[in-house]
Amino acid sequence: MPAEIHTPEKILIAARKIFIDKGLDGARMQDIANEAGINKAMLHYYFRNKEKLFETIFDQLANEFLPKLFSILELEIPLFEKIEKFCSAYIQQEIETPYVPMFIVKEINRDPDLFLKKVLRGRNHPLVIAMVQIKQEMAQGNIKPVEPVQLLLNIISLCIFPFLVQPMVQIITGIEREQFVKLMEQRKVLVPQLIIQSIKL
Amino acid sequence: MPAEIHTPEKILIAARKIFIDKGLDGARMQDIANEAGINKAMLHYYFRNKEKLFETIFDQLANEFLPKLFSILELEIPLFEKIEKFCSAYIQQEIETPYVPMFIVKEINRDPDLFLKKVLRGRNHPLVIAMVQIKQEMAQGNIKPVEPVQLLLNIISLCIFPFLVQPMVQIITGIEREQFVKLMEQRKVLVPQLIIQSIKL
DNA sequence: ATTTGCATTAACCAAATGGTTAAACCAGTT
DNA sequence: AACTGGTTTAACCATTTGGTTAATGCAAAT
Repeated sequence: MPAEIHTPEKILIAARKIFIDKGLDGARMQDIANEAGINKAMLHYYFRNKEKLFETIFDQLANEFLPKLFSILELEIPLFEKIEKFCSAYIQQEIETPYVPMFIVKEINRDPDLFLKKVLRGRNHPLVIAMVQIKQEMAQGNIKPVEPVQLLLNIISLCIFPFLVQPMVQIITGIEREQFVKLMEQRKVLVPQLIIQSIKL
Repeated sequence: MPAEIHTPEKILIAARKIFIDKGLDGARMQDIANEAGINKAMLHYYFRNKEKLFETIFDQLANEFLPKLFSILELEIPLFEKIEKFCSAYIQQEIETPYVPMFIVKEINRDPDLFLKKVLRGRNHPLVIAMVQIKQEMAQGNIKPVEPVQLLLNIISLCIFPFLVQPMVQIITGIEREQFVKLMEQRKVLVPQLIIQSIKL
């Protein structure tokens, strides 16, 4: 009667953890089965093979992580406000699922074209839309002249990178996860400030 | 008589390529042997086993990449000048060996403690030294009050991250490696500007 | 020419690993 | 009670993979 967790769901949960932890190559089907507390054959029964299972996890992660952010980029709001919203949402998202950025960056490097195809599904890339908006604002003289690519690279770098080196940051500064999160919360404000200051007239 | 490439060197060159390309788990000893054009047994003859070979490559990469940057952090020069030198050298380094940052970030996440031990070899971490300098400049009222960790995170994020997503950047913007390098050259100036502007009074 | 000792190779081995299968389990149906 | 269908398991299989070994090559020393 209570929300029982059925086998396919158990598998997904376990697979997500193991794949994120060890990557596609490092993950063992047996590890996933153990983590899920089921027989290894079940993995193949429900997901055919390792590749398919990985693909399923990838789709899941990409689709729970990226759409919210993309939708912000597509909003029709002033640039500065958009930057604030985007950074804040991005960082919040990473706080909630801190392992996803590393997973995504690894995937980008494993097969960039495939990654884009999976993530975009034919749509125009939201980043391209953002670049257009930046150019417009520049043409209207609302912001300093900058290379749009550079601006976007700056924003995204400042949002993502700290999470990619989180373990290192914690060791060097001697802080715990909890305090690391506080640092990142601060960045929700710091990063937009830094960026906006660099382009406002 | 000419600079012949002997077997151990051939192995190192091949192993570096394969490990960087596929990671520790994805790399096959046979791949490395093929790439080097030698018998697989040679790998074990000279480097004992996969782990040791990987470790050797790791040490090589870390030691040709990091020392220069660390030495800049330890220079006794004004903060702004240090930031300029550091970013410029960092980005230049990455232009020359674009695969290394990804390799290092992966390693950081594989085993953060081991990574630090290997890289620091007992010394004080240069980043800690930099943090002290930032605090001093702040106390002397030379720069705006900022969290030193945040400042360092900003600098490093802006220098490294674009290289981690290079394939993606190239696809989205439709540029070639050559033009990507030009973008990064620009950043040698852009990044210090952005950072310094954010802390100068 | 023979010996010596490192370098190299082909063949081999054991363990790990992704994947399969045949049988058992178990709820609901007839 | 027997049947039916999806589910689960233990045992098994073929291949891959890291690693070993015994034999061979080969250059320098004797």
